[in-house]
Amino acid sequence: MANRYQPLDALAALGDPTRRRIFERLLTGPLAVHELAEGMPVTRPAVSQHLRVLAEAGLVTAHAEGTRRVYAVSPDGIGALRAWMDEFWGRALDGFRAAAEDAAKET
Amino acid sequence: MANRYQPLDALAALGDPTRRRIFERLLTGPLAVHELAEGMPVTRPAVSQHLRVLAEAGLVTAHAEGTRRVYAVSPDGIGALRAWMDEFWGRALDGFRAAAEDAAKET
DNA sequence: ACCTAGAGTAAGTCGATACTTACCGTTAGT
DNA sequence: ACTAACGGTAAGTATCGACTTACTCTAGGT
Repeated sequence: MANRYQPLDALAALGDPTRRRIFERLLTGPLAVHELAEGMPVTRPAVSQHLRVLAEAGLVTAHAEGTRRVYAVSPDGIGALRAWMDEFWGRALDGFRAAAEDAAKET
Repeated sequence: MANRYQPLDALAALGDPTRRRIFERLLTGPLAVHELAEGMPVTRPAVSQHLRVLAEAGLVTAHAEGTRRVYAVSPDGIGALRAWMDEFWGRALDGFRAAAEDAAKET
């Protein structure tokens, strides 16, 4: 039951602003938990909990480094999310086209 | 204060599974509210409320048609979301590269 | 050995939000 | 005009989830 994440989880995970902020900070490079918590408006345990969600969504990975746990972005999660998105985008255009034709019919 | 939506709103909006399901059904073409509510596990007012959120996020548009309100997907929302995503994707790759170099340094 | 730092987990709280039912306005058909 | 269909809104509830403090565990330094 390790990497059982879908793009949906990533979507929900990035829906939260705090989580998005954490993730964005990780985009600049790997960081330990207490480093991440530094500039945040929330406490370190809160950050830990968010990181857990992000990890379950496949958006970040962690590895131990002494007593520190260093988190880094994982391309897997957003990769899947982006792929899903592209397909979505295509279907959205189709849907929009259908809507346009539907509207044209009304004239 | 009409179209003041950012990709962030769209992310949060699509985070909810019910809302995602509504949106996905709209991808097949425009639908009236009661038609949307048909196959849903929730009541029509709930669908209405979700549609409001989706509209505020710029993901759908509505137009009156008699007493019915027909909703359709709007490319604006996901367009912006997709653009944001692509930029994110690029930065994620950079971040991942930074993480990899960081890991290489540890050897 | 001991203490400190780093971080995950438990338990509890509080606000947001996804739902419900009830109601009201509007449009169309007869 | 009357009625029915459609759908948004109000008000209330209840669940979820973001956050806190307190704790426990592990790894390193001295």
